[in-house]
Amino acid sequence: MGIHKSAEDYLEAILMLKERIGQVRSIDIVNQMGYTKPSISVAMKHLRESGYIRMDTEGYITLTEPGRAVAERIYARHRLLTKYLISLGVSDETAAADACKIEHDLSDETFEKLKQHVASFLNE
Amino acid sequence: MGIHKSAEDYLEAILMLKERIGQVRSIDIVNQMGYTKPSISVAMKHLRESGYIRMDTEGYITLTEPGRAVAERIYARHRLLTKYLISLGVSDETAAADACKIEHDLSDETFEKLKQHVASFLNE
DNA sequence: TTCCTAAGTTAGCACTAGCTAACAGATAGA
DNA sequence: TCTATCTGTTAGCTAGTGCTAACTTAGGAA
Repeated sequence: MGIHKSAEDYLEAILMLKERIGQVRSIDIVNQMGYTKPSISVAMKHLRESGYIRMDTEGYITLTEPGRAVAERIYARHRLLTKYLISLGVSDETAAADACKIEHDLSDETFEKLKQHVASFLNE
Repeated sequence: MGIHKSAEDYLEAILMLKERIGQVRSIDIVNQMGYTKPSISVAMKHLRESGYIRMDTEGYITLTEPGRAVAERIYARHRLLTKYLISLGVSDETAAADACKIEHDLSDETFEKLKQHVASFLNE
């Protein structure tokens, strides 16, 4: 069926937290994303059952290979879009918020073209 | 609660059909969007009850003032995004498909900045 | 008239994605 | 030890958005 938007968001958040604080538990995702504990708990269960993450006995989360691939893909889009929108004069907060939503919908083709454009555009 | 993405899509489709074929009925939206008749029928009922459209006794649909405002807003985003992506070298089909998804998530701020950028970018 | 088709509707289902309520287990402090 | 807090879970609810099945109604053709 393909991966859901929400799953992409959770995996991206895990990756971002990993980079920022090293170890990631469900409660960190709760604080990061603003959803409730039960919502995150259930979402992590689904990600576990789908093979995107693993959890050790203490609740620490690691991305599996497929999970990391999804997370990196979305995170790359997020960073590119945010940087690009800011370069257009959009405020930091709006740029990040819009990037969060758009990142799921960008096709590979559009992402590549946009990357090329940003590279030449920012180097003028 | 604000207007839903699906409602934005339906209103946009009605506006596009209006421009293309003049008069619009539910069945035209079915053919345009690829959803089933019952889905469109229920959606039109909601749009009616929310005051976004009117339907005469023969089933012909007109946008109300609020409905037209929503439709124009989304359609403007759609056209700008499509044009812009194509100018980046994205294929027509992918550009249109991506625009369809992204158009709902663009903030007013980003839309304005993108509009300015496209204007100067395409006039170089 | 009878029958077929087109257009529209209602009822009920499934899936995504969040929520609250309630509870279990571990840890730390009085 | 007793209690409070922190983390995590399960159960059940709600809303959005699409679907199929089954029906009505109007028009046109045989």
